[in-house]
Amino acid sequence: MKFQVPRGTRDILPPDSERWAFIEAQARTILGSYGYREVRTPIFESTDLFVRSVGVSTDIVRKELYTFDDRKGRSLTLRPEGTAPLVRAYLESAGLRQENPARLYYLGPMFRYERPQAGRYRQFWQIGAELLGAQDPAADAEMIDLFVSILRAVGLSSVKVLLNSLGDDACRPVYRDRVRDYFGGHLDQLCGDCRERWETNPLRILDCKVPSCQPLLEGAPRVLDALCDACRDHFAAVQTALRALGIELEVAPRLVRGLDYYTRTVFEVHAANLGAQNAVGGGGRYDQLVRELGGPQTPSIGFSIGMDRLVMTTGEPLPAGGPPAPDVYVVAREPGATIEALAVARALRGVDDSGARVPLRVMADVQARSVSSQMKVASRAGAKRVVFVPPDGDGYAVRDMIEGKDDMKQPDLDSLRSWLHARRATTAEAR
RNA sequence: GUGGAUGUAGCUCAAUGGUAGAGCACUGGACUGUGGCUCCAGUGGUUGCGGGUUCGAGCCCCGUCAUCCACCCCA
Repeated sequence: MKFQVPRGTRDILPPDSERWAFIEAQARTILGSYGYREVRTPIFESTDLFVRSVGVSTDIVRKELYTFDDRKGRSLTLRPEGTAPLVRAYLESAGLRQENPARLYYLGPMFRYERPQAGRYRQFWQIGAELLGAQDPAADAEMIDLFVSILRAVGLSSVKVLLNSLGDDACRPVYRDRVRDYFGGHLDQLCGDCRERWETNPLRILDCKVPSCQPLLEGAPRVLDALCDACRDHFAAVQTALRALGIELEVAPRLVRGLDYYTRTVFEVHAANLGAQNAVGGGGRYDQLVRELGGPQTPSIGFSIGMDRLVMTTGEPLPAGGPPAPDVYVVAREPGATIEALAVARALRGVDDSGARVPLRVMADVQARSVSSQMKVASRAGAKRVVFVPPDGDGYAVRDMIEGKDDMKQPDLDSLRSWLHARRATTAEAR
């Protein structure tokens, strides 16, 4: 094989592509039902945007960016996440900023240079929503509720919602210093990664999974104990709201996320069948990000769901995927009738019709095969009926492929099409 | 970025270092004017790629690419 997809990327082929389309459609429907509207941003942005928002000390910025210079020497980066671009678009658009709050979503590929694995790709898809300009705990609740609703809409109900608070400008720096002080006395007991984290981002030490670090973590100061009154109240209110909405959650005091811009509420949703990974998505509040990117103080919250993982974890509950079964397969009864069969198929679809009705799904042979072969193809494609062309003296012969018997002949194309539409409606064959 | 496993037909898998096969799928045909069952036949592979050892390599050795698993991290 001379060419192959680049490492960590893949083609999404039928029938998987049909499952993807189904999940996308479900997600869009739910997002729309909550009043969220789509924003499509470029797939690359100025490198600075990500460095400034995601954070210099994060893995994403330090080793996972796809960065390149364009012909004028501008440093550009394939987006590793969707929040920063969306906030950038929000700040550029006076129209969007008039929404108060703004409910927006995005859906598309993201890029991170990582070692591929099941559920982890270099190009992966995210569905994300952002609620900009709302500070109330109700906003946090709506976000998480929306997240869970999307999962339910695609048949995923057994998930675990992990919730934590990281504090705000008032209490996080204090807590951060306490953590640094705590570990500072025991640097020799930490793993190499954690010693580096101690320099750059001490909070990440709390999330370390190396066994040798665990004993030390036990005694570390807890974020939730260090929250200021405002953050403590906010966190409590979010939990109360979620319980009122009937959403089960689990407080995870050591949940820290991979992006630096989060404040207060952070959450992650875990599910099964994801290989070594376990998160289908996550998100959090970012009350300072908009201002840090040059906008007004705009408390906001958002999440992103990994499409790839959503598809992996949902498995069978979805429609198996596959080409939609044709309502009709037009069979050319004689070798010379192939083109006529195409014309009949076209007429039955109603291409030149007023367009008021949902078109019939009609296929016809394009290889001048034998009647027997065409019937086999029609049968395998799941066609509900076969129409034979050309018509004989009595009209168009029709065979019901499901019942296994011939229907009544139809005198001409117009009555044939009407008859087929009527059959579809009354027998609820339409999907 | 670190460590380990794997790579043969569209799919699932065979082949003591000695001519690359099976089942399913696919294509055509026979039999019901007109499918499903059955039967017959056929297409399909430089064994991921590139070197090396050997009279001879799918098999042994080296490299490389890719996937999978664990770590890391997250989506």
